[in-house]
Amino acid sequence: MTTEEKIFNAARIVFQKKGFAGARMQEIADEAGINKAMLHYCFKNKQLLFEAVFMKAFSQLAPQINAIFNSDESVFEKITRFTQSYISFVIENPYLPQFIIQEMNNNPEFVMSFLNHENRPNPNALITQIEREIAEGIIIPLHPKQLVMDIMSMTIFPFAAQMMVKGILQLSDEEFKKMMEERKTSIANQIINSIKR
Amino acid sequence: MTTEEKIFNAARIVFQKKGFAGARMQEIADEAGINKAMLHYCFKNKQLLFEAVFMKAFSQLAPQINAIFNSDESVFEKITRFTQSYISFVIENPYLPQFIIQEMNNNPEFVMSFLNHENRPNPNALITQIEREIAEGIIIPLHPKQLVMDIMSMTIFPFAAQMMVKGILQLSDEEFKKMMEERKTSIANQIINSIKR
DNA sequence: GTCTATAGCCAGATAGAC
DNA sequence: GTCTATCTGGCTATAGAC
Repeated sequence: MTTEEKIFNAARIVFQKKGFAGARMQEIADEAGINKAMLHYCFKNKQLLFEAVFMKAFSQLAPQINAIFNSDESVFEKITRFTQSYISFVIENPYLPQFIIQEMNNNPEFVMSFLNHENRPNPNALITQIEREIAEGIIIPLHPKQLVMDIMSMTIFPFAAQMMVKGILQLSDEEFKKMMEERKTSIANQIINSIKR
Repeated sequence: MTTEEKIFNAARIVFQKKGFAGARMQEIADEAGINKAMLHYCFKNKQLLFEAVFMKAFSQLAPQINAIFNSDESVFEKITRFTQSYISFVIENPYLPQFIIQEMNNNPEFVMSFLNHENRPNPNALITQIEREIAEGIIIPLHPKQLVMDIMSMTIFPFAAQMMVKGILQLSDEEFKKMMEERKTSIANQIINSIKR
């Protein structure tokens, strides 16, 4: 592993845990097992290091999501595949959703730059398809964006609010993970069940 | 309004927008229209000011939630009332969910102190009731905690991930608010529909 | 490329006048 | 109680040796 990779991975861990404002360059250096000066040598400054981490996070997630959104499957199949593959991915990267959400809320300017990114998650094809399947009588009448919001909510929220959820529902790490495994299939079933004609 | 109240309200605004690490005492002072030294005079230091804001946020939310969770209504009625009143409250305080979630994730020690707080949201009575209604054949068989997680997800997520949701679904502030108004009733209908026998 | 040492700045906190 | 001025520490960033 190159020094640059060691720094990048350390930065990913620290930024995802503490956020941009809470992260310390020293902590990243310690995590990487190298000197603080190297961070600046490799990535110029904190902001650029952060942007590299943030954009990488996005470019890991967005293509998978878009591949599902833009495939030629039915809406029901897309819902099933999205929840399944999103949860599988995020179980391996449990800090990712909270990280992305937090930084988008704290730095609204960032939202704009990400909106223009070609790799942004784009549900437009799915939304059009939902309208079509409603017209065809496959799905009951509803607002397509509400449905997309429901799918995202059920899938992403437990990870985004992980600490709060564990606290309120009194879940151990193992119990939480077991519930998420179960949700890989249960969410899609429930949503499909409530929208199919 | 007393000086202390002016500071507290300013702190609420700045902390909720920037988080603990991102907030600046100077910005809070400016927002309150008073001098930075007064913050320390009134609240000793940043940490204590933050804790006051955080605990106040919780003690606004938790009692309402618990009142619903512990009432003698049916599960369906509780779901209806919870979603309705939670969304109504949060529309007036749109930064609150993200604030609470972010700080609980960034400061896991905080989670513990909040868990012991008498005012913490406690869904135990609701969970027992769900088990009973399953046994009585009112609700289809499911894991009660999954149902509670579904309710929280559908209700809280759009606010917690507000910027991301607006970005991905391309929603203006007005469109977002309109969708949330609609969700006051649609979420409960959908959930009840998918779990009733 | 990798380190040590340090510059320079900024934010939290305090001293002290009024 | 409210202000101005200032201290102190910590953090980003750089200079410079090797």
